[in-house]
Amino acid sequence: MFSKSCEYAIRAMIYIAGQSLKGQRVTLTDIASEIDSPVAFTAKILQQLSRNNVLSSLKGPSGGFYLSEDQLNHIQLGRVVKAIDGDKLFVTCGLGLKHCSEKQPCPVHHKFKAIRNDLCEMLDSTSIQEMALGLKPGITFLKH
Amino acid sequence: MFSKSCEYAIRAMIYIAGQSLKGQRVTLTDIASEIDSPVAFTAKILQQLSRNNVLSSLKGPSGGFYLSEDQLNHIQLGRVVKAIDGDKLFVTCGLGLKHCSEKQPCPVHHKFKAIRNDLCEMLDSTSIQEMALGLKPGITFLKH
DNA sequence: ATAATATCGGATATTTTTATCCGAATTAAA
DNA sequence: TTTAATTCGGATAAAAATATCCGATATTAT
Repeated sequence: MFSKSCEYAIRAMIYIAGQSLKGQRVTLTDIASEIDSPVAFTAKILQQLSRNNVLSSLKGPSGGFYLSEDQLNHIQLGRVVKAIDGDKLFVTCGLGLKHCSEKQPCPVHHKFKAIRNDLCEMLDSTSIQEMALGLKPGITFLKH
Repeated sequence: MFSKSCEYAIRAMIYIAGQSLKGQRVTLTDIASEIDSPVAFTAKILQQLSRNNVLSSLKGPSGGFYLSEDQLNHIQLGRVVKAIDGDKLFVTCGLGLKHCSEKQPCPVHHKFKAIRNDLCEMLDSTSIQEMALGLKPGITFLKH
């Protein structure tokens, strides 16, 4: 469904959001350890999220990654997915056909549309904050 | 959503089914040309489908690929997807977590489950034959 | 100011996916 | 029985995704 990069991205965002809710910034090594991901690769992903304004960062001692008030309130899963995987999951044909459309549909077009609409709606209506708040110890988790 | 291999597989299966309905076998080059895919790579995919009994083949002159009566009547999209991409789309955690389950759910588990169930149901209830029958000229198509 | 702590960014390596090539095996037709 | 047409299977190549390394840059604390 999502690329591995995107899975790391979502897990990282949820962890960062949780810490941001407590007013704490987190470092790269913190994040990688908490979501069990390769450190250097995770750095690339966080940079990409940062460039897409989905995430904030601060260099130097006591720096790290965090979500601004605004990001915490307005970033949904869909934004994160788009920042990393682009919008192919949202818009491209299920069979990989360039010219598939409502007027010239591929054989699975209509059946796919329904499910993709549900998926998009879910991703766009689910906030990272909401996921982070569900992260109460023992209820949900982010590694392994 | 699906790998490129899987997209080729589905397109190939739909084309082959259409020809099988007319009692005709089709050759590898036919198929590749009809679905606009790389010939040699398509051969590998067809072999894989064949080994998984999702597709039949016959060597030699006037040979080629086809669906048996039984395959035509009983193969659904889901079988094709599983033969090529395995069942990761159907069973693995949306965030790539090994130990995600109903009892120990990841933060997105429940939201994903609903959509994945719809997707699985759609794939398992949509037959290749049905797709092939919808392939009337001008209505649906398989290339570009 | 200086030193320590972070992210940033470019180069590179590894693994997986996608793609090609070619000879072997099988089958049907001539 | 020979020949031609086809799939099969192994080896290899190219491209993309995943992952690592290290020096540059920015920022805070001392």
